[in-house]
Amino acid sequence: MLDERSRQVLFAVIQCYVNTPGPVGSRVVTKKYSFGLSPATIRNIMSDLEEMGYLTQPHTSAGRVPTDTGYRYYVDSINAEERYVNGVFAAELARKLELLRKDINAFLDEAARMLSSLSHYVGITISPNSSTTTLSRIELIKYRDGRVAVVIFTDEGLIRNTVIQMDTDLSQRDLNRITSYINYQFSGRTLEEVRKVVAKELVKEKVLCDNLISEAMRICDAVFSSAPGNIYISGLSEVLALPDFCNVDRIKELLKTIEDKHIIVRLLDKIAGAEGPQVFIGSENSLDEMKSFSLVAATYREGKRPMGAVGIIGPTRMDYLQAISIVDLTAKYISEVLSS
Amino acid sequence: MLDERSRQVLFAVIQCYVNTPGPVGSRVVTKKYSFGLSPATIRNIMSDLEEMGYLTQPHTSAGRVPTDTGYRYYVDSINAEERYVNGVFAAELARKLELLRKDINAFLDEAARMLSSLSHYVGITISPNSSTTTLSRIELIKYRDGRVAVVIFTDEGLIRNTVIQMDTDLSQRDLNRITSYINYQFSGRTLEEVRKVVAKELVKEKVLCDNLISEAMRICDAVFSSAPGNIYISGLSEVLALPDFCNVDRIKELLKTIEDKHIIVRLLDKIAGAEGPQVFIGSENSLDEMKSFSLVAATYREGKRPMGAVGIIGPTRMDYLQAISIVDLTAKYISEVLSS
DNA sequence: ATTAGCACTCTATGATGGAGAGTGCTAACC
DNA sequence: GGTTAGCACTCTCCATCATAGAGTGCTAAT
Repeated sequence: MLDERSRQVLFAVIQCYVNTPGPVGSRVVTKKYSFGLSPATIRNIMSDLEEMGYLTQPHTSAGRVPTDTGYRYYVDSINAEERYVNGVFAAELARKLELLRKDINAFLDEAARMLSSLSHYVGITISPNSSTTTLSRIELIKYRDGRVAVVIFTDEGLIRNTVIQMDTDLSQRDLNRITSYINYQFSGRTLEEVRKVVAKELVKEKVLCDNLISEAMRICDAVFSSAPGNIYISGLSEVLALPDFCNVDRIKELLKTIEDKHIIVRLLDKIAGAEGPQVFIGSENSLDEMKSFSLVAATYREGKRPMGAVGIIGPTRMDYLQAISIVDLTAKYISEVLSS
Repeated sequence: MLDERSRQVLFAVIQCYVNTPGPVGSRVVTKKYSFGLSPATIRNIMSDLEEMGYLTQPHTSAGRVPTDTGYRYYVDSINAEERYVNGVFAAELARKLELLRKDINAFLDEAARMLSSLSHYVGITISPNSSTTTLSRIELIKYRDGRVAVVIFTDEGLIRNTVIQMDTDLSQRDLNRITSYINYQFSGRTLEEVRKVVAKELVKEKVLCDNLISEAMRICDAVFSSAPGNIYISGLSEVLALPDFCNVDRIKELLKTIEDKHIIVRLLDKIAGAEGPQVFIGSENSLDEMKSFSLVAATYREGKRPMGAVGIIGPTRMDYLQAISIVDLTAKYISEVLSS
């Protein structure tokens, strides 16, 4: 439906626009790309592209700007083609992530920072959540004032600690027995499963005969009900350097969006399990807050199981090629580290 | 050195300016505050105040704006007087903090959020650091691939976990013995002390004869050398709503400052131990990045010992009275919760 | 010492008028 | 028939200019 020449012109306009913001004129296209055509011809083609919805004019007698649809066409095309990967990026990625094999939390924090510093957009990573992490072991440690510290180890290397307040004052010996019981019962199951089972048990046996099991269930209930799935965001000052954020309102818009971390989590949850990097361009985003931004994200896995996600948020005028490469690579590296 | 009337005029100008940005004229002062004086007289007084350095004119024939010195005078005065505390603030503070007695990390996170939502500036809290927290107990738990999970409990209710990579593969039994040893040696001492002692030991006995102690020292070295002292920042979108941040450069400036958390930590470390809320107005700040902002901060304590700090960052055009109240109250509440 | 009056200064605002960039159309060209 | 040169037209951007408005500083009167 789009002949080769029109495609080329569309891509040229997009590339021009991504490099330097501001409407792209026909003359510029002929100068930067040697189509062997005059500006007039390019104008005709661009006019056609506008009619088809790939380009738009901010006002009559201005150059053209890509629409979300235009970007989408572009992204779909480059998805099919071989992907451009800058060697320096890859090396830096590998180097930084290597340093952090031992601590997944610091790891994800650093990964977010890196995503943003490489892409110059906002970098985001979310840690594995309850439905994807499996319990390796739990430890209960008596603390003062009837409080108990609970440390959860997952098979993926995540450690989470919580302090809970007990009604009854348990001895460390009791706690040890409860620990054994919980580990025996739930080790190897996802946190989400544990939560569900516990909820069911609590309802079923309103008055639990065995006091120990009853306490165990209560502890699990308190600990596994919250699923905080950490999120790391970095690079705000990075995007502010972009000309796209020269007016204050857009900054506010972005800040509001990413300050409410739930929005981002919901966004990334949607792509959980999808194969390869996912791109959401402007209006394609289901969330209103994101309709003027683009999101490039990918899930990382341990083996086959999707664990969490990494992504980049930026203006729709984004270097998608680079963004996709960076996100894809990062996700793959994290998967590799997790699976090793 | 400043007669009562001049003082009143200065305060009037400051209050006008804080309420509505933009230079304050003599007419406005006479209208809003009934001094029983004509604009001309006020003008003379304001002229004097300018000469003394408390006010300044953006340009000839504009109204006056307070200088940092002016704010300083104002703040010092209200410090002496009885402090204005809004009852609603106090109640909300108490209510929110009450909910969080059990988990100090979530507590501080929430406190930062609250500081910002009450003050409409950026809220900041930092958790106790190595020099102020004392080790209650350490737990070592064997993990996969020769890694060991270290959980540190402090007397203040902080829990910190780290994973470290061991050269030699130790059994859980070995780890238990190391645990006992460390707890016996270091329980009750500040993390900073532990770090120092360990460093000394490691140098002194280059070849440690006792393998267990040697391992213990190595673990301690790895764990206590880093002092991450968490920092919680909240309310960026809050300050963007202020007219002070209508131009993009100021936003960038602020963002750069608070994105580099080390800056903030250094800033708050300086006030550690000071009695009551501390105010740093614009150029008074020792750090260049902060010279166009103001910081109001206070330390919170456990008993007598200073533990961490809470604060507010905003434009120099700040409602100092309110900011001081909020910060002071928050610090006091946290101290109370910690000490109970 | 205070105040009314007035000239002066500076900013903010809105109108005006090119300059520049780019389009769309038409007619000529290969 | 696709391509191109030429040209009129449109729209933005920018600088210039004039004016209104706010506020001061000074002087002379109270």
